[in-house]
Amino acid sequence: MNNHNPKKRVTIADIALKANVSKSTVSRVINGTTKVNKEKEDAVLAAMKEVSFQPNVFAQGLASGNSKTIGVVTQNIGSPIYDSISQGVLKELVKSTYSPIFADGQWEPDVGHAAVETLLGRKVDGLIVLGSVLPREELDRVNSILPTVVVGREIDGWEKQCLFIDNEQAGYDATRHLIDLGHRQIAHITGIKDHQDSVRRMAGYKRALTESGIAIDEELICEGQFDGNSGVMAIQNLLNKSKSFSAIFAANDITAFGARLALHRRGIRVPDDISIIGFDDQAESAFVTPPLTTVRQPAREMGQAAAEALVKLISGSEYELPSLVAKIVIRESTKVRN
Amino acid sequence: MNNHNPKKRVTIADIALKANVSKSTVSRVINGTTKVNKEKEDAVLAAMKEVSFQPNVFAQGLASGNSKTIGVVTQNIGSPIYDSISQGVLKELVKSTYSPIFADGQWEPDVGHAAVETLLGRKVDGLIVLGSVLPREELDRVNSILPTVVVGREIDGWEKQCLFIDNEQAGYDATRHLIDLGHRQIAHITGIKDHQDSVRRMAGYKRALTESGIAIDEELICEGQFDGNSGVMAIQNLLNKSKSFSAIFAANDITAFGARLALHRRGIRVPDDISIIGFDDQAESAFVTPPLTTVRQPAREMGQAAAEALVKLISGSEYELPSLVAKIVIRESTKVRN
DNA sequence: CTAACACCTGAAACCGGTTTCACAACTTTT
DNA sequence: AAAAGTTGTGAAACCGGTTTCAGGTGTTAG
Repeated sequence: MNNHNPKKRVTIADIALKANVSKSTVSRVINGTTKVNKEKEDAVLAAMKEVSFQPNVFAQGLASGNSKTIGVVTQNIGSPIYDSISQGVLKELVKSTYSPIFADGQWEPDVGHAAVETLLGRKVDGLIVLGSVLPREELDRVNSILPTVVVGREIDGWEKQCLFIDNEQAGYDATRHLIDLGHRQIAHITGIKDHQDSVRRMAGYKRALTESGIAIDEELICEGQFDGNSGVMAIQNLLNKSKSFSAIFAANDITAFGARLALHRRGIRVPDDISIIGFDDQAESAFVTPPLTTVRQPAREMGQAAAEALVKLISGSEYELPSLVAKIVIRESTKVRN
Repeated sequence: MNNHNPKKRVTIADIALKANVSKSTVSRVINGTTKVNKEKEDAVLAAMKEVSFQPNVFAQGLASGNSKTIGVVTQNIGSPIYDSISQGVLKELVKSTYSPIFADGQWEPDVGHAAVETLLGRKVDGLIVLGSVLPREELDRVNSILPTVVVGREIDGWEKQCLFIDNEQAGYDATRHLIDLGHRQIAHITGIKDHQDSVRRMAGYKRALTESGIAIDEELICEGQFDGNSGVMAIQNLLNKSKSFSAIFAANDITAFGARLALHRRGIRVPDDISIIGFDDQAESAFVTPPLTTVRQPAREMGQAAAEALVKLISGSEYELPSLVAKIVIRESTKVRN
């Protein structure tokens, strides 16, 4: 039953024959590298249409040296923001002649390194690195080999090839929102320790507090893991310390969900007793109870912009990375302190 | 600054020279296609190590006709279950020599067709199709060209190459759970109309009802879209009809979230007044309030199994698709009818 | 009217591997 | 000791495109 016979491909030579021209001319028509007589061009085009010719990518790659593929190094496929970024990349790439090929780095330097190697081995024409914990030197090395764009991570000297939102500012804005609502004792559940995003967001949190003359209380800062469980654990810790607080800034939405759940179990109401703000604005956030106030990262746009920039970078044309900002989406999990 | 110089590759000829053998022999060592004198083999190996030689995939692909890539046709990257399946595929594939390349079908036949064509153009060695609304004939055609495995969709005659859970049974189980809790008036918010999963789940719902001697009330069935909004809309409709019901079976989790939110807005408690069961068990479901009772699809396992099977299918070896079943995860959104 | 030039176009080389084929060097039969 | 069978190996063809290069045509300039 498994009789897979890859029907012998039509080659450029067949087309040439059909159109009464040489292989060279067919190639020229395909790539538009040189002007070709209109009639011949039409003949070639017609011949190609007729048999729905598709050039062999290997032959093309071998001969021309580029693959028309761009590699995407993801981190933990399945995390909401990175998924959205990937979607954006995909969406943009269908407009181009490039196809993406993915490799996951899992937030591990080793795995990430392997992912990059795989991609290099596949001779991608360019690389989009999402997040990643790869050492800077490795990125520099890769970038010296082929065009690279990094999304969601800030690297000195890579200004032209780095796309990220200002996490510090976003953390500031989130905290500020709570302060503006009258909260003074604001807890923070961080993301994964040492993670760039986490430290920036926390820095923003601290700046907002300081700026408003509120002393930073390290006891109100709980380390989380960007997952639901961290949220519930954090609340348990916080509550056990019997520290009082009226608002929480969680480093991402799912952590906020966990926190909200833990509060619920203790009979603490959100937002009446405690306000919560998350980060990411994932799809579910608008539908949980109460709908979560959060900070929206323009993830999809980031993916698109990165892809667009990379394509231009590869072709050598001018491009500009847009500066995207996160903005807070106010829903119902935060309210004026009573 | 963008000085990308793809350092001129070492080729098999260079290795041959270094090792004092012919290209043919080097190739043989690489692929192990023929026995080679131990000494020469070692020499070749040493030479390759020395310059960390990596064969050019294009040349390999062109000459051998296979690409060591497998294509994955996704639907709407970013939907929780399909993401999980993709993760499974990825996880399994890193163990093999194949790399995945993704193309999104967006649940549209046209887009799906284009996705498949792209993949075929890239000469993938095999195809994993997730869900998809591609007509059966197209799948048959593709399968006649190269090894294909379909995940999450049942196709007659494809038993050996189709991996899916029994959605009818799962729908039955979900509904049964509610019935066992004493509920008699059970509403159902469906998934996208005509979608295979949706109709199966609904069929299961109906069977459970019928089997328990409960008349099917079409008014209690609301069409949804597998998204959060459908959940809230459905509840509004249901409530406007002033039909009474004490439980809801939503076709997926995010729809359940929406429904729960809409109920919350009307002051209806979950699960005290109304029980809700979802479908998918996405990561967030355990952390919403109340944690959602749902049906868990072993998505990741499905992805892994599919990838494993495909690799074997490609190599022509024996394989077997495991039969995976969905099972219900009881949390706190359902309780005995009062 | 011829020299100079721009334009197209086909032949052939090339990209870097795999694979067929023939042959040399040993082994094993008879 | 000759015939037959194994093995291991290199030369060369091949995969299907792209690109260089040289030449043929048609134009414009001198």
